[in-house]
Amino acid sequence: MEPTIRRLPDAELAVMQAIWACAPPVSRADINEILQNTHPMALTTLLTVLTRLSEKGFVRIQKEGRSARYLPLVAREDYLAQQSRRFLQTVCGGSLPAFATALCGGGLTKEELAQLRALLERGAL
Amino acid sequence: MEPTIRRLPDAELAVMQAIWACAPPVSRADINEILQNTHPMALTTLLTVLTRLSEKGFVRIQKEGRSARYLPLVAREDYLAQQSRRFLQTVCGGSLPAFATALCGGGLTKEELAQLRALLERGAL
DNA sequence: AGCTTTACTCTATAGTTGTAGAATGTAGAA
DNA sequence: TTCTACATTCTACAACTATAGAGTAAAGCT
Repeated sequence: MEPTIRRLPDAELAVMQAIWACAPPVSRADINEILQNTHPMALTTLLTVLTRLSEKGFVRIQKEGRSARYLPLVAREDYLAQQSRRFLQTVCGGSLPAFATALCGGGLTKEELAQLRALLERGAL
Repeated sequence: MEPTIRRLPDAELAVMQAIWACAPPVSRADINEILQNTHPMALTTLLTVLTRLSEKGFVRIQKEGRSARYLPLVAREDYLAQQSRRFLQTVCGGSLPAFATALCGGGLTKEELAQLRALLERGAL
């Protein structure tokens, strides 16, 4: 049983998303660029968040002279799987029908629903 | 466009779940009973959380002499729908495939997946 | 060598969250 | 009416989160 992956606060999650979106190891500049579109923050703020992510074991900071590279220690898929489970448990109270209702009843558009159904069909094979 | 429903912190969500699980208006005793199984807390803590939920517009506190009754102002379905959307956006980065992969690849068991597919089929009709 | 730029670390602060003891108010018992 | 339970509000505080300015170290230019 793998240790539970803790839920990240919004700012840290945004940074992780940026890291996951690149091929590792990622430079601070790359991260910052992506964040412009999702969660802009001052450079020092970004560095602070990266330090916290490192303390939490989510990224490894690889010093390279002047600058540094960052590489994810937690895989995106693993985090997503954990958080999906968590969402089902805590938000939907563990009820799949509630989860489905949430998705159908406003959570997703008709198109998205159809797409999701197709993806699930395929994935379940 | 309805105003976005903010994501509740864990303790507050646990209390809301308890409230949603009962027929309104709910007594503090009812809430506390349910919480025993999910998120036990001292009575004063519960009251504090209820006050915060009231301030956030999630519940209305109905004074009734000595005690009080609590009624949800946000429907469970609405909250779930909002948070599903939010989950897709922030955690899955808006990617349905990522969402589906998360569900298939560890988020849910095979049985749960089959059940979810069935529910989605039905709901989408 | 001194200056400038760049990249990171330290320090700081305000707001949020989890938790609960102290204080207060009130209804019913004696 | 005084006491006793019980319900709620006040106050408190530590941990966590979001944010970023001030300081520091090193690379490279002149």
